[in-house]
Amino acid sequence: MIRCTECALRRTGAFKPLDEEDILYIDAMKRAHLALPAGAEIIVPGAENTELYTLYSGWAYRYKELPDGRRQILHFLLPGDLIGLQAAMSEVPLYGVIALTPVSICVLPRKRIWNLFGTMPELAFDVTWLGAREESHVDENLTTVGRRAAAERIAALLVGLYRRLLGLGLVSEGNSFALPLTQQHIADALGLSLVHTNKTMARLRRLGFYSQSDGMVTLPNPHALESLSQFDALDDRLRPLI
Amino acid sequence: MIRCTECALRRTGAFKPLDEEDILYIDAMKRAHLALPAGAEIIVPGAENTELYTLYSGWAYRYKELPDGRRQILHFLLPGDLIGLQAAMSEVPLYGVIALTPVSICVLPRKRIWNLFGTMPELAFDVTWLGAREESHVDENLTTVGRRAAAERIAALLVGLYRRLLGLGLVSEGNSFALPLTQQHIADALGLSLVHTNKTMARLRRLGFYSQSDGMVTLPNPHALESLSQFDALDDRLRPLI
DNA sequence: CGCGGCCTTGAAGTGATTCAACTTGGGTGG
DNA sequence: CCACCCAAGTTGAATCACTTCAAGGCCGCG
Repeated sequence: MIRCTECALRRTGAFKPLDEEDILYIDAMKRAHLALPAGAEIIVPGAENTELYTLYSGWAYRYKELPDGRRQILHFLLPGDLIGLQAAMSEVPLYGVIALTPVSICVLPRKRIWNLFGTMPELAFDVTWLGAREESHVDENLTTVGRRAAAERIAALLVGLYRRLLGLGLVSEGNSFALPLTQQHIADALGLSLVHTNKTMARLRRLGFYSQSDGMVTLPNPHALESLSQFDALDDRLRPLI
Repeated sequence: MIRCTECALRRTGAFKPLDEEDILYIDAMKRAHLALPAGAEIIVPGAENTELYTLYSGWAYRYKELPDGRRQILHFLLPGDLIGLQAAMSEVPLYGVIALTPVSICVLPRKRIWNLFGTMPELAFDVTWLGAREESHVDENLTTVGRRAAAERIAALLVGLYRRLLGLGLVSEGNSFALPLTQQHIADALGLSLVHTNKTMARLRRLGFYSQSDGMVTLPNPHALESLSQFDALDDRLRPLI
């Protein structure tokens, strides 16, 4: 099990530095470090006693499903994101979380979250902060789905992921990054049909907005995508990591 | 100014009972009690130093706007809801909040929120809980906009509001309640055009799913609307009130 | 009386969905 | 080792839900 004192994520510089004391507290709170394969269900809708997790590496997504099977992806999760805060607060999660790639996650038993509030107010504040930030992401996604046209939606998705990955050091030379999403995932996140997603993406590629090969996406001109999508970026100041 | 010890909202029975001590703490934290007219901007996008509020009476909505003017309503706010938690956590709000009716709100200076975390862990937990609950509402709205057809969206909106108002004691005999929304608000919340919203609502009325007169909406059969919309209700256990 | 906000309705246009078929590539089992 | 299979991507065609444009009605208010 990886100790929080040796957390590779912290060393990316994307996160707010913490006192040694705080890190040790988080380390004590951490119960396990799990590795799960792609497709694993990290949070199951309706399941009781869900734990809180921090995504350490890999991608995941949070989704809701209607009784008749229609699915909406609410949010993509990247390293450093909390998983299951809502579920840990209320009794039962109304959503699910599934790993998109092989992931590794830190397990923070929900009961200890309560202790955190009692003894480490600054860390408790950070948890709330992360929850608020996640809500901002959902806000932006709702705006995308509600008010942007198909091409703008895809542009907004690509730019949003690009910016988040940039902060994590996961974008390489020439603005390219690994994108482990199928077109079905993209369609489900953007409220589009699979076919229309495919055709719209093909058009954006033809127009040179992005290119794709071998699971990697390249954005030759992120600014062009950004203005196409009218994307509203979150401030990228340092954020806490629990 | 209304003292928290005499809070009429608490007496509705919709909220988690608190110790006298906690109520006095909140009362001390409260800086003012404002009355604002319909249309007032409670949170202005991009404004610095926004405070945290609790909506005491009336309706409001939270929204985002694209640079070109398209608007998405993210969430409707009803009495007891926190206003501006996200804004209070990060520096600058990425969204706005506007009063739909005349409202009265309790002002909780953001600096004192930090004290709350230091001295009143249980209340701090409640704040986080309320933030998580709000995110659940946005999740549901995203699912509505992304994956439901127009008639389903309207049904989901009506049922969602109905259930929330029911808990607050704001639904009267025969399942009717005041709905201070124009069709433009509904269109902006559901990601539809005004014209299509109008036609779809007319159809639902013709089919007897709801009726409207004098600013009041009546749901003769909430269950029918609920199954039309496949609405995913939040648990309606007691929630905290700060 | 006239104006503006809100609701309503018809008609035309289009962006997105649905249906259907075919390609490609990696993985598996005979 | 090849045949087959299945998941994922692609493409064309028909249809439909929703948007846009346009016009008119109702009502409260200055």
